Amino acid sequence: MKVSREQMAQNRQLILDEASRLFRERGFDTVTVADVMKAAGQTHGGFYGHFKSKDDLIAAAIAHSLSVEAPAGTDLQGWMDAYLSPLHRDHPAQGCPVASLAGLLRQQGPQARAAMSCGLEDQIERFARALPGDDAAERRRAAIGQWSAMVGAVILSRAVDDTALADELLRQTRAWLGAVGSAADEGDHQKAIGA
Amino acid sequence: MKVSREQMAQNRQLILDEASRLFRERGFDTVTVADVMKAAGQTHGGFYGHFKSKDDLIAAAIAHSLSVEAPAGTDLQGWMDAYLSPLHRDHPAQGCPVASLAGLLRQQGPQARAAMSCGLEDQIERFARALPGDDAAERRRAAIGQWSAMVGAVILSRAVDDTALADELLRQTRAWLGAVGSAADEGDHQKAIGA
DNA sequence: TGTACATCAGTGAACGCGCGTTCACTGATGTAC
DNA sequence: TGTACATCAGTGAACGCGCGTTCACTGATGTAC
Repeated sequence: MKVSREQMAQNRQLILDEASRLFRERGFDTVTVADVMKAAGQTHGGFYGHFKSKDDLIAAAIAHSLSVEAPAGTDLQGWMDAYLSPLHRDHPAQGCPVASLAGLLRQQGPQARAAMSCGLEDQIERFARALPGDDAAERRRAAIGQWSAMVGAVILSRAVDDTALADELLRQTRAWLGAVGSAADEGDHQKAIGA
Repeated sequence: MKVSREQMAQNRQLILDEASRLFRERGFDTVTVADVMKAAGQTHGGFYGHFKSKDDLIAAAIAHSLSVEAPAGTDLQGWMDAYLSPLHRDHPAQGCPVASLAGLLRQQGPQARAAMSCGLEDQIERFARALPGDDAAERRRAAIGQWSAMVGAVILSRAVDDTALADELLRQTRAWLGAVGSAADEGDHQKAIGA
C-alpha cells in the first residue's frame, strides 16, 4: 500500500526519531531493525526503502539526535546542573546523545564516527561561546575540559550499580566544576591585576 | 583429555586475561565466546567448565581487569599525562578498563555493573589519596571531578573520527586540568591568607 | 474534470548466517588397593 | 611402589534462536490522456 510522498518523508523522520530514542536508551546492538520499525508504526520489511543498512541508520540517527540537541543556551549554569542531575542520568532516551552513545562508537563504522565528530565539534563551539571571558582560546579549552568532565561523570554514573556512588559522582562533579570555576576566576583576577 | 588441577586454574586465568584484553579492544558484543577461547588456546566447548555463561565471564573479566589496574602511583602528574595521551587512546586493550568499558555497561547485567562499582570506588579512593591537600572531603571531590574529566576526554577522543579533534580533546583537557589545578591552588592560597 | 494505468511505499513470509549453549565422547589425571 | 579404574577437563559436532536482509506481492498514489 503506497503512501504519499510527504507521508513517506514524514515516516522517515519518525523512524529517525524512534531510532535515536531507542539507541540512546538501549544501545545499538540490543535494538533491532524490527524494534525501530515497530516503534515507528511500520513493519520491518519497509526499512530498506528508507535506509541502505542498519549501519546507515545508526549514522543517520546520530546526526539526527545531535542536530536536534541544543546545549548551552542562555542559562549556562542551569543547563550544567540539569546535565549533571539524576533525572538526566535516569532518562538517557530523552537526554544528551553524546553521553549515551560516545562510549559505543569505538566499535561502530566510519559513518557513525564521522557524524559524532561533527556533532561534538558543534557542541564544543556552542559551549565555548556561552562561557565568560575574553580569550577565545581559553574559553575553548575550558569548554573541552568541562564538557569532558560532564560527559564522563554521566557515563560513570550510569555505569555503576550502587545508587549512592552514582549520585555522588554527579554531585561531586557539579560541586568541583563550581569550585574550580570560581577558583579559576580568582586566579585570572590575580593575573589580571598583576598579582 | 583431562588436565591437572593447577593447569586448569592456569587456563582459567588465561581465559580471563584474554577476555579482559579483547573486551577492552572490541567491546562485549563483537567478541564471541569462541574468540576468547581461541585466544586462550582452547576450543569453545570447554568454556562452560569455567564459567556459567557469557554474562558471567563479562562480570569476572571486569573485576579481573580492575583488580590488576594500579592507577595513581607515586608519580601522579606522569600518570595523568600518560592517561590523556594518544598512545593510551590508541591502545585500549592495554589501557584503563574504565575508559573502554564504562560506556558499555548500561546495557549489561547487574553482576557486571556491580563489578564496575567496586572497581570505580577503589580507583577514586586511590586517586584521592594521591592528591595533595589536607581536607579529605575536598581531595575526594577533586578526585571525582578530575577522574570524570580524564575518563570523559579519553572516551570522546576514541569516539571521534577526526584525528585533529581527537588529539585536541586530550591536549586541551590535560592543559585545562593543569590550569584549574594551579588556579585552585592560588584560590586556596588566597583563602588561606584571608584574601 | 474524469478515467485507466504505471509506479512504488509498505507488507510479511522466508533465507542464511552467526552466536550462545549443549552434549556425547576422549584420554590424561589422580585415587584406591 | 605399582597397577586398575573412576573422574572429569577439554573437544568438536550439533542445536536453536534471533537478527539483518531479501523478495514476491498488495493496493494507494499520481500521472497521462
